[in-house]
Amino acid sequence: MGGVRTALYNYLIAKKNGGDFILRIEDTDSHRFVPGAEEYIIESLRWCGIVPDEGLDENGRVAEKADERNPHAPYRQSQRRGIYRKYAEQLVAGGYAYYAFDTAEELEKQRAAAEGAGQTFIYNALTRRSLRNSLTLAPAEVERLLAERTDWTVRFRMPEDELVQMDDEIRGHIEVNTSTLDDKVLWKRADELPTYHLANIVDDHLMEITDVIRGEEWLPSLPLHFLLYRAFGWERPRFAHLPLLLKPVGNGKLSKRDGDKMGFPVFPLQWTAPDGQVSRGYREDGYFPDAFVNLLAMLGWNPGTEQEIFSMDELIQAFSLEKVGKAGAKFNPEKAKWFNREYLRMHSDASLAALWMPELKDKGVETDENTVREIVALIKERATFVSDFWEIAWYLFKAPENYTEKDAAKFWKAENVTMAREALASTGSAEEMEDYIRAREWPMGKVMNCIRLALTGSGSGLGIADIMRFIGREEALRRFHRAEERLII
RNA sequence: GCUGGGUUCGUAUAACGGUUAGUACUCAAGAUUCUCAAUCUUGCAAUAGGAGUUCGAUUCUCCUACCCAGUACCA
Repeated sequence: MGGVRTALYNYLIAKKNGGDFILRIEDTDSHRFVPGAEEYIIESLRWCGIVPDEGLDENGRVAEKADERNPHAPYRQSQRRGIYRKYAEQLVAGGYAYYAFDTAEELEKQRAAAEGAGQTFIYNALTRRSLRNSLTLAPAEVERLLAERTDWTVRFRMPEDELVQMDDEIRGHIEVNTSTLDDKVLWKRADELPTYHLANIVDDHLMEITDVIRGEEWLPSLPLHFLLYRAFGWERPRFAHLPLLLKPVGNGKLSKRDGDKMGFPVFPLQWTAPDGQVSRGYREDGYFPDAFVNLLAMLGWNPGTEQEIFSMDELIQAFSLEKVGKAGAKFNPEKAKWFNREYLRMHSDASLAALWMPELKDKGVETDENTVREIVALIKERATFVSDFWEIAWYLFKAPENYTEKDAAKFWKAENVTMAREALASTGSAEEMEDYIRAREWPMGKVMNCIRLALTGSGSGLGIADIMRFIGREEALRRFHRAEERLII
């Protein structure tokens, strides 16, 4: 959800300003490759109606070859690996970065030692002096290690004591002293791949990105990114850091487990993890994509008016980063359902009937689309999802097999049954029946509920007139006799 | 721990120095009805705490508390 919301806000800003929304796959961590994840992202965006202007080829796959539509291809960073090394070396040459020869084990040892002393090891201006890198080693030694070893990295040379002044579109002015920051790894010789920080800045520059809108978890690396742009001498984009999506109860970021635990999806589409774990999706749960987009848009943003229902076009019109909040937004599953209810009501009876038909066919119901449409008109206000329809209206298609005990005890009483039997038998329609009951000053509620029990098996549901219109007088009589046979007074 | 960010009804949020602090979801009550749902009406419910600036602070400043994020050769 969080990822889709970030994509949505990016998309809205791009469209509002007449810009392009670009899809780029940041897969520079070869150890974390997840099969199917890329396809999942593309399918999710498509379901939401978020269409990338750039990044996908004519088959809807991540573009690998440049053409008019995709001038910056390839869009997968793992396929762009060739271009990053020279930028890393450009930084080294300019004195903004250096080669580091520390092994993972050595660094681990340093961290453990620091932790033992109750401190945190930071690779920075202070500690780098006593570590093995191109700043401390003789040039000849550096050349030798560069040539002989394949496990070195390029690290950013964080300035020692400088106040970085930053601006965020949502948070305003932010200042951080570089002495609290560390020398981040930018490029790894081992897999000849950059880390996120380098790849992101290089690609944003190459792809002419003007606006970076991402989650708040990136705020701590903003100073690094500012410094990186400065080191390259590039104009930097605008930055906006979105508040996090929080779990409905308790504290912390919304996670997969919350959804499973509390009965709501956290994924746009159903997702099967590599270990076989299945996470439910909004699509599979019966949410309309525009309802999902709408509820996501309202999580952290507001239009400044009292309007809550927005189409994608309306969102594009109304959206602005100024109205994005700063605090994390707790997700409220109840409100999510309310959005879907609103969208369900906005759908035409015909389109809802079409969505329901497959389930009816599955259930072996023989009916025509016209009838289904009329039924939908009757029940849509009572439903949140199309999947609620059957539960609400099944008795229009088949007779009840059993009767709710509590309701039977309440309504199936001798005097009621006698009146109901007579009213039903002596009249031709529900309207006539009502007149009949009224004329005799019989208790309308008791008689009607008695009939309802026979027709639906319970004491709640649609109006008797509506039910009888669909099942017909004959079927109503049949069900009533059946109830008389089966129910003890 | 350190660094950064955040804090208005239970939840999402409005009020960009002056309001009886508004709206929506949820919840409760009433109306309506043949029941239930829907609908309509009403109600419950908040500026984290403390200083300061000001004629006046939800709004500006500082302190405290609490929450979140980051602190990887992950993104």
